[in-house]
Amino acid sequence: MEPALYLGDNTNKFSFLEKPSKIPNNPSASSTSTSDKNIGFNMGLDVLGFGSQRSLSSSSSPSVEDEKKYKSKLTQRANYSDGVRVSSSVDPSLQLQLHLPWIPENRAPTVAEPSMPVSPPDSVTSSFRLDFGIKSYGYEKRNNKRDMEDEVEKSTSRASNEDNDDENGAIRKKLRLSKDQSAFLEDSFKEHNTLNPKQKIALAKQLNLRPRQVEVWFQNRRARTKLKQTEVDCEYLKKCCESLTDENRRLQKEVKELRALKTSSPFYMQRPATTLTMCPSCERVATSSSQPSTSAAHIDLSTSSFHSPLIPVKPGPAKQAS
DNA sequence: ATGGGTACGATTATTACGTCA
DNA sequence: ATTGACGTAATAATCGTACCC
Repeated sequence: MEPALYLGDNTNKFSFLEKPSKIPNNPSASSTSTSDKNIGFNMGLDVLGFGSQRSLSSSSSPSVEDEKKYKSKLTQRANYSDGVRVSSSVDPSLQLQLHLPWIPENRAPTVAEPSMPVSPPDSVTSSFRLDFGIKSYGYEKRNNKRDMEDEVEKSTSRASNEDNDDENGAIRKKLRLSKDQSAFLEDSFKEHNTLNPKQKIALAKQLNLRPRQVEVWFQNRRARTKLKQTEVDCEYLKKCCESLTDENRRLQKEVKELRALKTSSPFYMQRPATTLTMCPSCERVATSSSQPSTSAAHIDLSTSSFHSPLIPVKPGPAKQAS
């Protein structure tokens, strides 16, 4: 698909895009395209997930070797985390000019993970006594390997728990983490949003939970973060789209005016068919035709030249064939 | 090739809370 | 003011799958 376009004013048109952000770039891509047929606006976007922080931040970790191993694993996996980024077909200069959020330095505001609500309101009612309700989380199916493993591991955390005799057959109720537990997990999550096995076990011991529960909590926490970030990204792209739409309208109007000028001016009448082009960097409209003398000449006769490949601007309403 | 470990997405089930009659 | 039904949001947990070692 040919990138149809326009584009605009690099003078703070997208002031909202200037918020600092820290979403890491993500190389993998799936393609989603947003277009507005009414106005001939066509924006190619690749929507990926928010690109997990996969913060490899060091932690008060076990052995250096373990940590290394784990980090390498995370790095290897990092290629399929999500994020939003521009399609590779989009000219880099455009990306730069537009302050597109998926460019690392121009990224949309990242969900402030650490500042997210520390504990769910629900947790108010729970307390550490629930730690010992471990036997009861309301899911009957639990015969997978992980739970088997946990059965072994949790014996430690249950050591102090007297009411686990009736475990078999008892319907498990869903655990609600206490405020303190949630807060602790949140703190931990701020430091590193993934856990290596030793960290997991240590955390579980500290909180008197099973390692599996800690693991699940982290998984869910990452999912929540991602969801939040996706919402933020969506909102951001919506604004971006609106802004580009406005810009496109403005440019279409400009093109219309120029065409009117062209038809009314004898000077233009004598020229061969001309294609209007726009410099994506300086955003000036230029005419280009088979005659070298007129190509790459800015309408305003300024001396600057185009900085990057020109993107043709179709006269009239853009009917972009994809 | 295979198994173990982990992450993720999608989904389910439970809990807490708000609203309303 | 109280209460029970109902809807909803949050979230703990499960399942299936993909990936790496």
